[in-house]
Amino acid sequence: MVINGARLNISDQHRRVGRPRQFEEDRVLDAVMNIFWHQGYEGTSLKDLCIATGLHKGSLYQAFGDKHQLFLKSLKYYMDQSFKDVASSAYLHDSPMANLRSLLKEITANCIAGEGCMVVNTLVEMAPHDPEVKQMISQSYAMKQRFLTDLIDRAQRDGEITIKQEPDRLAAVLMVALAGLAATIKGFSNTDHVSYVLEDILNAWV
Amino acid sequence: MVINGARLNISDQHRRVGRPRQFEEDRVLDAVMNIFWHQGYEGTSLKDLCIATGLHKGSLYQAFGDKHQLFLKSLKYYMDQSFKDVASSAYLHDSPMANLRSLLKEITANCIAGEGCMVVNTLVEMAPHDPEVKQMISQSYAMKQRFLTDLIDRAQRDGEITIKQEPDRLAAVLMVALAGLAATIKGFSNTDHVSYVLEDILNAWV
DNA sequence: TTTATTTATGACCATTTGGTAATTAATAAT
DNA sequence: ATTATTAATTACCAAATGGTCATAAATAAA
Repeated sequence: MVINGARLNISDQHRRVGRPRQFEEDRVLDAVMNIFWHQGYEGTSLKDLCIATGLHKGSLYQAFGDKHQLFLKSLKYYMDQSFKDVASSAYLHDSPMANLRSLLKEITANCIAGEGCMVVNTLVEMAPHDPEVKQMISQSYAMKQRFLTDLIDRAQRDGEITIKQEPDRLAAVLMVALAGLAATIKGFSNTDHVSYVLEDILNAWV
Repeated sequence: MVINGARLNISDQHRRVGRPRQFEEDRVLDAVMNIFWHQGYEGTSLKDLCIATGLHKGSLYQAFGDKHQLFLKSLKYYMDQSFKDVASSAYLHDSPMANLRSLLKEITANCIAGEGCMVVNTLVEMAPHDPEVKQMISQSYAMKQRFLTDLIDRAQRDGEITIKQEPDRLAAVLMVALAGLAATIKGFSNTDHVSYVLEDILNAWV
């Protein structure tokens, strides 16, 4: 009746009672993510976040919780975004090996363009002493490794990868190499030396 | 004469005029290094350093300069120590490949034991916005890569590595994999998955 | 129009931060 | 014994930190 009618309105226009938000949550998360990504958690102050988002810290707290919660949300946002951006490169071709190559090429390019990877940064800075971070990362790590394992397994069955080694161990090699890429990139202005590494690893497997 | 006699005393017992130091510089650097290593630069406060060293901050400043200078000195200390600890593993055998294997095995073991590598941590946290750090690291990076290139080159000439690829590109693969190892380790309580990575890379080359 | 509810703003706060300076203590040179 | 020099200790400081709270503003419901 009246109650149901009211509820319909809520889902209709996302209008809630009270003063409406003056910012888009995702736009703010994007800005926050970028700051944490390039400055790290300890290297970022609330002031930095306020400047980057244009919000006052009171608003940040009300909307996202304290600095740590805000960080976790921006990390989640990064993980979702970056996986979406990259995963499609693994479905372009018919051959598993070609898909693997284009996936790794895309990740490498993104990594260079973004001057590193927020997950690797966070892994290094926070994982050892932050259980929540550790769990988030190892979950996404396992998912990505399964993704690679599956591709490798199919490439082996098709005879595109000839090396005799378990697919999940080969996937572990790629995962480690990708993390190394993200770390190494941060020390070089010229990234030529390092951009062939994933190719070279794959080339040793054919 | 008298002046020369005095100078001899100085080099004799390291005695300088004024109140003598009550700490060994290396012992302090070791403690500082350990804190920075496991907490990062921004994650470490002067208070942390004072507690770890038993010194007051006035003494730290007088002896080593400000926080940043102290960090650079502890990083240098880490680099020297860790290279010394590890390099000898590359001269145990006659075969270059056996030396390469034992070197990588030793580095892997050290990396696991130390829960990561201070250089990789620093690379990720500071290199992009700290020119001094960047230069120190890329210098030691180049040196280590030459070290590996040399081993690989000899292993290729001896026919122990059969893959056809430039030695310095293979060395780049190892460098990236080692950095990745140091980063990845920080996310896992169980390091089994990751301890075979360097072996598996080498095995693909034979 | 009034009220309830949510958001935005700015003032406020205790604590911590990196860093300095004055004072005291210990040694070598005179 | 006195003096110069260096180190250890303590007190001190301004600025920044993460975080809270009271108030004002904007909207929906009554």
